[in-house]
Amino acid sequence: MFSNSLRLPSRLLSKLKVSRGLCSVPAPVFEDSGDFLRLSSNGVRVFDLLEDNDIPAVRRLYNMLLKQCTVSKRLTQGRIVHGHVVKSLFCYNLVMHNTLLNMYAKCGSLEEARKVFDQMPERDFVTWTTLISGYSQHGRPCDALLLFNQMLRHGFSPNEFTLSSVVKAAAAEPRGCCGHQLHGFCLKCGFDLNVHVGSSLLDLYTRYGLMDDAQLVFDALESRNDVSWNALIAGYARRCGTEKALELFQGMLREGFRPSHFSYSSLFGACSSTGFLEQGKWVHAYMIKSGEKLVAFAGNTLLDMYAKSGNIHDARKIFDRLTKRDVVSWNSLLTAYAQHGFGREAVCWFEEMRKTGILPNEISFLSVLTACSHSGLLDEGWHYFELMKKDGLVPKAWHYVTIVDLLGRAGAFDRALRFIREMPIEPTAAIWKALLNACRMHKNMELGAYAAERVFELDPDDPGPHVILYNIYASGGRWNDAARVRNKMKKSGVKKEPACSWVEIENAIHMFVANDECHPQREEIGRKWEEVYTKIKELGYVPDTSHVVVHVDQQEREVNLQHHSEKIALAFALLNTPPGSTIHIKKNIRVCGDCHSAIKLASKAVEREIIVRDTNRFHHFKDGSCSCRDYW
DNA sequence: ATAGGGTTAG
Repeated sequence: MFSNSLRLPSRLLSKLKVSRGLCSVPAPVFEDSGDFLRLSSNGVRVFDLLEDNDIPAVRRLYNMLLKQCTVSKRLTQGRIVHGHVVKSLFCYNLVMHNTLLNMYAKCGSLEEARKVFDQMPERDFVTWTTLISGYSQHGRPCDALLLFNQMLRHGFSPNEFTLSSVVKAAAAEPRGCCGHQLHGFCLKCGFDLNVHVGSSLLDLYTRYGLMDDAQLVFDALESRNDVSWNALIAGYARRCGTEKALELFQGMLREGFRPSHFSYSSLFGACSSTGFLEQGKWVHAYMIKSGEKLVAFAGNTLLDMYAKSGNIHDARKIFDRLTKRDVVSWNSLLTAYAQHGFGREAVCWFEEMRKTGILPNEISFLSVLTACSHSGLLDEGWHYFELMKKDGLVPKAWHYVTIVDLLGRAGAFDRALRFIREMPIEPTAAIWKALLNACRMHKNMELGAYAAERVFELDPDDPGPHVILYNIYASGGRWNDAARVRNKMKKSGVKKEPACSWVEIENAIHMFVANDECHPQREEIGRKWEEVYTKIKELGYVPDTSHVVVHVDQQEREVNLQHHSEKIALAFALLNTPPGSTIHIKKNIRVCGDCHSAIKLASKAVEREIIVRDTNRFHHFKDGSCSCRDYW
């Protein structure tokens, strides 16, 4: 009947190895027909082994098949093997059940894993560890910690495998706050110096902001590997410790460890969030030199880094060079175009993405919607909002915010209000902030005051809306109302965040605040701005004093305005960069309206391209106009 | 048989 079957003596079976590489794992072969079991792996068949009556070999084969399913995450095939294991009860043993449990856990089917666990006639510490790690790896830290508790109560001792999973779970569960206790427990068990346990411990400490504790764990490790280095680098990267992260990166290189996508991804993210573009470029150069391919994980962060530092063209280049693109790559590109106000490009690339067969997710839609609202593409934005629902995605609060923004910016206030009334969620502070901002653009005082009141109810501590309402009143000449807003701020203790701007020149970041009196180059900077000021006045610049939130007379207002941090930063950059080069300025809050008009004209007067990043977008100033077309 | 580190939006 099975004359074609290849009969292999069972001693050969021990030579079969499951490859751990993700792609090189062969799929188990299933020839399940009738009552006969012909499951095979690499040519060895269960049937043949059964004929040999070689039960240990059958067990080994089942284990191997399950392992293949686990590594290649083939849940469906794993279930079939499970069925066979159940049928041949005579070859049951604990190891095989642990393997089975692990197959379900690693494939992310934790309900099935739990069922296997609950029905197991006997369990050992590996059984518990397997399920704990399953929960820990699949975003269910609470279940992992709960199970760990039960494991201890049942009298099982955890090993280093258990503890690294448990610590990982604790790091993901901030309510737990059991970091130090767990560390003590690991120490008591004698596993605190193990690389795996130690790496997750130091990761936990960095997530709680306890950097010194993390460093201590790192220094005490009995051996280091790339993972422990990466955990520490990522920790500093997350907490804006870019210099320290870069220092660690060099330490890693000095000690001969090869950086991986984990290291690069963390470093690019760190450089991006703290504006260390030059250092980021250096790391990028190192990555190229070491022959590392540009794969999605590190590449996406790199793309984001260039985009966030204002270099949209470099960001695009990275996208083109990615060896493989995932949803995040596309989203990062869309986000980049959205933030730079390139609405048309974002829409084009969104369409391209759909054509390529990549399924847009919530973030893709959020990006394309943001792009539409920033560019005034009202119909397109509305179209994508509808499309999103048709695609079966449920819009979240931020999607609603973007639509309010879209309608509000376009001046469609009736539609915006109706939309807010009819949407299925309670309006959040962000919804009213979006409407308030639209009222500022269109100088709609009545609705602006109403929206501001709603914001004050929902988020009373944010100084931004107070300042916007002040500006709405001031620009309409209603100084009494403006003064009332200012007094309200004073009374409730809401402080306007001090504005600052900064520029990165040759590896150094130069920061400026308004009326900066202590900068070494302040006189030169002052003279430079005078020079620019004279030129832009000739081009028609009229100071707009409604942006000064202090109570002083007109003369003083005009003087004040010229000392805004973005103007000082621009003058400084003009002094310290080669003629004709692009100037990048960053700001911690929205660009002031007056500075926006001044910089527009300055870009023409000094013949420079000037890119300013504020809290929510980029402005590309060139030849007297801005990429936002004053639509911001 | 069981383990640790990384990305996009707001």
